[in-house]
Amino acid sequence: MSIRVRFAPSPTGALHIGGIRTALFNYLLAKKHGGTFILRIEDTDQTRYVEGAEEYIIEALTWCGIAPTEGVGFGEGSYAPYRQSDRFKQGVYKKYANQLIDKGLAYYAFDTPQQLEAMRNTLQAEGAKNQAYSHATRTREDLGLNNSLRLAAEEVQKRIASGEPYVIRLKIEADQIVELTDIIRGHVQFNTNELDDKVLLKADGMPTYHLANIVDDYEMKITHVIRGEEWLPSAGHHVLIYRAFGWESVMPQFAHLPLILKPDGKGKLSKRDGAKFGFPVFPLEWQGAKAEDSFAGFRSVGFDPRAVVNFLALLGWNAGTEQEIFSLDELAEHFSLEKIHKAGARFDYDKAKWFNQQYIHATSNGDLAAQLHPLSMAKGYEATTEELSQFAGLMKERVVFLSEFLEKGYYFFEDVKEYDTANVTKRWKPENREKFNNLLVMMQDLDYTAPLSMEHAVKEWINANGMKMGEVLPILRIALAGTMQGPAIFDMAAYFGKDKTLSRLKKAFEVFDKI
RNA sequence: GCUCUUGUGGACAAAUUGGCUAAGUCACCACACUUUCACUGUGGAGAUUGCGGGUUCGAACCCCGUCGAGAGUACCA
Repeated sequence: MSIRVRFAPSPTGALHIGGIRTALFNYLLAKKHGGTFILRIEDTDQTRYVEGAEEYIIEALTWCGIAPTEGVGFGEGSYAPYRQSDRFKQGVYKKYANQLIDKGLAYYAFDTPQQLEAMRNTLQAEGAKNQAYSHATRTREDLGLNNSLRLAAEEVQKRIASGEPYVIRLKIEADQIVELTDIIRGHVQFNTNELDDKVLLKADGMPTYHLANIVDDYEMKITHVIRGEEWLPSAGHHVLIYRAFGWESVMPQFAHLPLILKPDGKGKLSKRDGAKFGFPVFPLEWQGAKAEDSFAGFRSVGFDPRAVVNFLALLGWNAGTEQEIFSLDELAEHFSLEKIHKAGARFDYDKAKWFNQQYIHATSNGDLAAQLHPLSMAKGYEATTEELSQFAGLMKERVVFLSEFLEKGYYFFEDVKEYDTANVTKRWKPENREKFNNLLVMMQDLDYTAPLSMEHAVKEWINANGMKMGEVLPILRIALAGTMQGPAIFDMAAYFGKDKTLSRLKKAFEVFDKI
């Protein structure tokens, strides 16, 4: 049987990085087995719908290179539509909910929020273990709940006919053990006495997650449900719903992923943690209605999507080998749900940066130049592709993000803005000024296409003139770049060429005189 | 509170499922290379596998207890 998986986010805002990881694991399983990966949009809560969220999800998956094979935004396959609000319009959920009513496995409930509140208060006052709408409470006379289990059939029909709002709840029997085998966690079980009668169809006619999810997974012939650990407590309900429909034999296999935790390990990573800890928790930047709802993304910070994917893949999973760097193809090849870890994985931003650095190192100078080009244009630099390529080669081992190339290496494209005066004062001695003048003269005759021979020549000159390396080399470095950090001196000189190198040195020496 | 889940160096984690001295990566420290920074390489420090019992010739792994952490507890997903 061909594997069919889905990623089913809710369009309530920017999709956070944990969602991307869930999507990635779905993608990897499908890719490994040549299966189908579906994007389904779960927009059954109209009050939480956020404009642009759906587009964001589509763009984020695309940017990460883990585009679904079918689904909203990715072509309609044979199970369209893939948006639950569209499926709702076709009446699918109501049809199935009614099936359960007919079988006597679900029932109508007319209780208002106020009545539910009153029920909870009563139960709490009694010291009940939980305050759920359940087998223990649904027909209790003193609670007076208005559902079709307690009310006469006629009364129920009358209420429905009069247009009174109602929900449909799953009728869960007492004293049963619901078992399921989770691929990651193994055997998990629940006692139905602890489970509440979940609402299946809301008063507005829309399904809840529980109903919609199962109906759609069934209709779309989903074979594996890979989702976050937060769903584990309701997995028992889900098994019961499959059973109620008579679909247990075709029920998908479950794999509940470990949570992604905050860097301090206290709680799951949330969207506010980005601002709190100073790193992105979203794939893409997001402009919310308010400033506090706007976030930076891995993309806007300068991450390579391949690094993000690689980092995410290793949050809760590893191949069991020493390999750390994986292409998407390699991930798919090695991936298996069984190797996913059970405990929550902490979000380690340093590790994320390390991955990005690795990917920058591994990217060719030409490719880096192409990526640098628009950034360089934006800064008003008129660098050629050839220059950018050479520049990338000199800087790539010194940066973590693409954006750092032009920040740390600005002096390749404009004049030095600031000299490291502390180091200049330490090494720039007036009595050596004459010798530096001579050095400038000597450097007129160097071959600026051959950094190695330049280096030899200058070092020879240093020896011949009774100077120390430490008196000269750092001075040249600061004169050319303004800072002690950066590429090899003669590589920079070769990049600049004779005229620019000499004029920079000359100008810098004059500045040094005044420091 | 109740239900479910989880616990291996600072972080991520491996351990052929009960079998040598508990891998490796990130971070940290030192050295080498660069008379810069970084990269790279070499080395180092850091763990009585949450804790306490038990079973066993032998336990990270099985059993009991205990503590911590997280998630869920909505007509949200």
